[in-house]
This record gives sequence, structure tokens and C-alpha cells, in this order.
Amino acid sequence: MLSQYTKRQQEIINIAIELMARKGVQELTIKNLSQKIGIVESAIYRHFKSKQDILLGILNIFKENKEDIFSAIEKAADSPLSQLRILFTKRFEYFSNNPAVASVIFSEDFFRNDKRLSQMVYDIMQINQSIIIDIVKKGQLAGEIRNDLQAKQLSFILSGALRLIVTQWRLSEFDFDLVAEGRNVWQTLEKMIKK
Amino acid sequence: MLSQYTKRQQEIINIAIELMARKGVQELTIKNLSQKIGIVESAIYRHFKSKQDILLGILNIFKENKEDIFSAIEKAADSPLSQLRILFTKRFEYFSNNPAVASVIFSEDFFRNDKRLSQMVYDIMQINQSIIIDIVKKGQLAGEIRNDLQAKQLSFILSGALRLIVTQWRLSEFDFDLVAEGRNVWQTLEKMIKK
DNA sequence: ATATTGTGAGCGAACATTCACACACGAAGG
DNA sequence: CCTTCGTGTGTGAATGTTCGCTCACAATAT
Repeated sequence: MLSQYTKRQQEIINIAIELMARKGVQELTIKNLSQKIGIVESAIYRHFKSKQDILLGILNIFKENKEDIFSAIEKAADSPLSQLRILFTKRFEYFSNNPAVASVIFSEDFFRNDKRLSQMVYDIMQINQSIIIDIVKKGQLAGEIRNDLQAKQLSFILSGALRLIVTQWRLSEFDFDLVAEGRNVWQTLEKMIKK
Repeated sequence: MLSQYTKRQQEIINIAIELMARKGVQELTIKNLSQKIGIVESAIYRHFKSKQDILLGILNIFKENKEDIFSAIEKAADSPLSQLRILFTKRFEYFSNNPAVASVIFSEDFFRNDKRLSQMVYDIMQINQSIIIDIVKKGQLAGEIRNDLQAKQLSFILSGALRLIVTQWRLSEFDFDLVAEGRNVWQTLEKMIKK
């Protein structure tokens, strides 16, 4: 088995993501979940021992995907600046194709109650940040990126822009072209950080 | 009366904000609210006709405060770049003194269910953006800010950084100095946008 | 035959909200 | 000066709903 989850579990996780995307976190109930799958409520508990574990599953799926993107980018032996551009583009494309995931991953508040969940959210954020920092540092060494700016602050600003645009896209009910708008923002960012 | 709300209503709103700050949005229940005030649940409904109206009250308070900050900044007849710096500083100071409000204002997801509430969140965001855009444009005209960058994109990047730092501060349970970190981020941003 | 998955009824808790009732208090009227 | 009355506020019990979850049982599949 490729994933740590069974087929049914993956199905449940995906539908859970869709539900959260449609109308926010309060839409994710065991009842809605089971109805959309076509089984009865109690059957959910054959596959997950609690709702928290389903949420954990959602975060896991996202974490795995993110790690995939990153390792793909590292292998693409481009210049650091191109790597950042590809990173941005790929993330926007992913969210554009999976709007549901975007809705879930940025609603950190919802995960605050549970230690495991909030820790996972924090981990995902950290992975994100540290990989961007690494690329920025490489770019500074290569003389591609301004080195009068701290890598940490820079990656922070990059992440902030990425997050905000996705958030607005989400709140606008996905009614603008995320990939196109993302490209615009990236171009401005590139001008700002390029040496 | 200065505000559109009575004393008791203001008290309820403030405690509601505190509750949401402590453990996230799910902590805000009529029961918790009434207990913390020292009255019985049903008494809440003497002052607000529904929970949604309390949430609307929270957003109103924040909107009013934000408008105050902005008008104060406009009056301070500084250079546009200084105005931006003051804007950043004041916002960080405000959140630092009112961590509860920070928690509330960035949990947009929670407000998605209700048309009035999501509209209000959207309004607040728009006010924010448009004022920053105005200042940026002035700065570009005055030759203080690079004009090879679109004002809209720039203000976007500024807002994104501001939001992300507040979010991380919030998720870290407020355990770093928001004002100091905010100053760092601003200094980097300033270098990036200055002509 | 045994393990996996689904069913249906039901449980206890939490939730927002309603309602009949009680109390306090200032204004109005005799 | 006392009574009366309306208004604003708090009380305690109750309602209907939704929630996550459990359990005895049945069907299905290997």
C-alpha cells in the first residue's frame, strides 16, 4: 500500500476535505460525511476511531503532497530564483486544482483544540518556511538575490504574500484566477528580491 | 452615547473577544459568556437578540478602532513612508495590547456562514487594503517608493507580511515580542520598497 | 469460519434560544 | 408621601436540535 491509509480511509479524507471547503469547518460533521459517502454514521467509526483522527488524516495528506512538491523542485536543478518561481507556481496550481485543500490548510484556528493537530499544523508551517529559507540562502550565495536582506525575513514575506492571496481567493469563493494573480504577485516579489 | 452599544453590550462584546482569544472560536458559547459575566444564560438575550449579533458587535468594535488608527495616521502629516511605518507599528502595538482581538479578526472562516458577518470581514479587509494602496501611491508620486512596482501588488505584500506575523504570534500562544519582530519585518520591507 | 464492513437504534452532552416569572427603580398621579 | 405602573434586567426551567460516539446485530467477503 502506497499510503498509510486504506482506500476507504482515503475516500473519507477526501470527502472530508470537500465538505470543509464548501461551507467552512462547521460543515464537517460525521453525519454529512457519512451521507456523502453513502454509508451510515456509525460505519465511519470502522475506519477512524474519532473525528480528530480524520482531521489528522487531512493534514497528513497535505503534508505528504507538500513534501513531494519540494523534493521535485530540489531535483529540478534550476537556479534558486527559478526554484522559488516554480515553488510558487506549483503551489498555486495545486490549490487551483484542489480548492478544498486550500480551505482546510489555512483554517489553523480549527485545529487549535487538539495538541496533535495544532502540532501538525505548526510542523507543516515550519517545513514550508525552512525550505524557502534554504533556497533564499542559496540564491544569496549565488548572487541572484539581494544579500542586504535577512533570508528569514525574506522567506517570511514570500510566505505571507502566498498565504494572503490564497486566503482572498478562498473568501471570494474562488472567483478569480488564482494562478494568474499568483503570477502577478510573484513577478513583483521577484523584482523586489532580485539583485 | 459614544458608541451604538450600551455599557452592558460593550461588556459582553469584550468578554466574547477574550473567550475567542483563549482557546479559539469554539470557546465562544452563550454559557461561557454568561458565566464569565456573572449572569445567567438567558440574560444575554436581553442585550443581544442572537449570537450572530454579538459576533457582529465584535467586528464593529474592530472596524471602529481601525478607522480611528487610520485617521490618526492621515493627520500625522509625515512622509508616506513614515506613515506606513507608523501604520505597521500602531497595528502591532494594538494587537500586542489586545491579543484577543487579533485572534478574532483573523479567523475569517468562522464568519463564513452568515452573510452579514462575512460581508463585514470583507469590508474590513477592503478598507485596510485601499488605505495602504493610497499611501503607497502617494509615496510613489513623492519619489519615496519604487514606482516600477504596482501599488496594488505592493500593498498586498505588505498586508500579507503583517497578517502572517500576527498569525504566527497567535499560534505560538503569544510567546514572542510581536512589536519587536514586527519592527524587523518592517525594516526589511522598507528596504525592499524604498527607492 | 473468521475478519471486515455496514446497519439502526439510542445515549449523553452541548448548544442556541424561549418563556413565565421576579425584582428593582424611576416617573407619574392622587 | 405613598401608591402604581412601566421598563429594563436577571432567573430558572425547559425545548428542540445537533453533535460525536457506542453497541448489539447483520451482511459480506475471503
